[in-house]
Amino acid sequence: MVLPRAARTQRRTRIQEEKEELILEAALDVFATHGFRGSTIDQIAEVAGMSKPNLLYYFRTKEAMHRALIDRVLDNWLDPLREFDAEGSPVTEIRSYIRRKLEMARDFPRESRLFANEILQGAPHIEDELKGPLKSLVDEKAEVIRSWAKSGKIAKCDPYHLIFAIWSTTQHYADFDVQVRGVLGEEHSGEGRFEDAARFLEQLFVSGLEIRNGGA
Amino acid sequence: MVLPRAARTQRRTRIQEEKEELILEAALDVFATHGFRGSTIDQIAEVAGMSKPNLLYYFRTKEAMHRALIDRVLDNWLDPLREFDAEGSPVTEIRSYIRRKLEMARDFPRESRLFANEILQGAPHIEDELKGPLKSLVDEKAEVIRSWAKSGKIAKCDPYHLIFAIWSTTQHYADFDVQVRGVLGEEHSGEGRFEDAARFLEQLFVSGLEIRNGGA
DNA sequence: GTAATGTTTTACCAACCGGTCAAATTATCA
DNA sequence: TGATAATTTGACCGGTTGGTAAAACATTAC
Repeated sequence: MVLPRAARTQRRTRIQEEKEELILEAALDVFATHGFRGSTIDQIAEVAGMSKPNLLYYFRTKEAMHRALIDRVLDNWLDPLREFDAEGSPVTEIRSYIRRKLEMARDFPRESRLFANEILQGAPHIEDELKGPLKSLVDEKAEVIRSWAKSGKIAKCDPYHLIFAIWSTTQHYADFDVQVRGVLGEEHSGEGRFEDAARFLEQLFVSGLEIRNGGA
Repeated sequence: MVLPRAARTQRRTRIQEEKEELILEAALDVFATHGFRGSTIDQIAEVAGMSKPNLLYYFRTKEAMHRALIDRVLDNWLDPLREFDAEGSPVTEIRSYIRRKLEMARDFPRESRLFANEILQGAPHIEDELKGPLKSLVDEKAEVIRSWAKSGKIAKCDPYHLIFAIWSTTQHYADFDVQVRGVLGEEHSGEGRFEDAARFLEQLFVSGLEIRNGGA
């Protein structure tokens, strides 16, 4: 049989599992650094250590590879926000959300860059996800934050822009890594920068959202 | 004479000025949305409304166009940070730095995306600028912030990460515009979102950097 | 006006791109 | 083992890419 993968309905082989894994790993490397249009199948094939037709045996088109990658990564990417707990203490929740996002920036920078590239270039492949599942999740969590503000647990603030601020500050360390290292210089480009960032951001957001006595 | 522009040492004609302007404008459009590798000369030529060879008469290669664009935009991009004044009041300076950066995100989103694409993809064309002029400027301003913290005018914090936080939160509204609009929904995607963002970010940074009475 | 220079276009090229095909090779399992 | 299905490969295709050559056309300087 030479039916392409998408047409096969039955169980997947061991080889299929392994090779698809291998390909997506290589594709993540390439798509994350060059964006969809800037990436070539040959390049992914080379990174994956297989021939181009072989790669196309598992994913029929470049778009199919990208799609599969997005689908697999998006869920994990949103996990930290899902864990955001309405019942917890606001300060603790925000603090640990920041921490989790920073850990992801440190441990999965390619995944972050994959989305950054995609969104930067107008999100042509994930617009539906943005306006659907992502928006819903954010709406839900924004409501939680709003209720915290209303009941006087944190300062009044726009919950959406708070979430944007946490996203941008944390993902900055993955997406703009080259710039961060360039500015900090060789001597401060060890993993310690993530600790420094965590300290700074926790201070900024926690005391920035505290209710002040004489505040307006 | 058919000598390419780079070899011409003398005065530039009116046509040259106009056409180079036109080309760079089109190139900004294209490079900002697709990144260097994802952009094609044909595409830029089409946006500029001229033929490809005509375009290549003014800029001999795709890289030359990109280079010229980066050089022209980088300076303006750093202006807000340069205006950051050591003699001013910390709160005022930080507040107006945020405001200026947000205005640039609103008024010059393509310029922001041009750099975002470049840095995301490893800054292959501007690494020198990052480690040279940019680093120097940031070092200088970081020293100012450090002195403010030392003399008790603002809370103690890592000045580099403060600058990163201001960059990321403000540029987010240019670079991730599609996501911001997707999440906010049609009804909140007017220009008002920049006002909301300004209000939120000023509150966050100003009260986040205030000296607290009972603070650690 | 006309000669020199500056600008634009048409036609083109070699390399690369995403993708196909058929044949060769390897794994699976009765 | 051998038949059958799964995997891999080399050769190839039409379209696109960055870039060139040379001639046609426009502008300027005298």
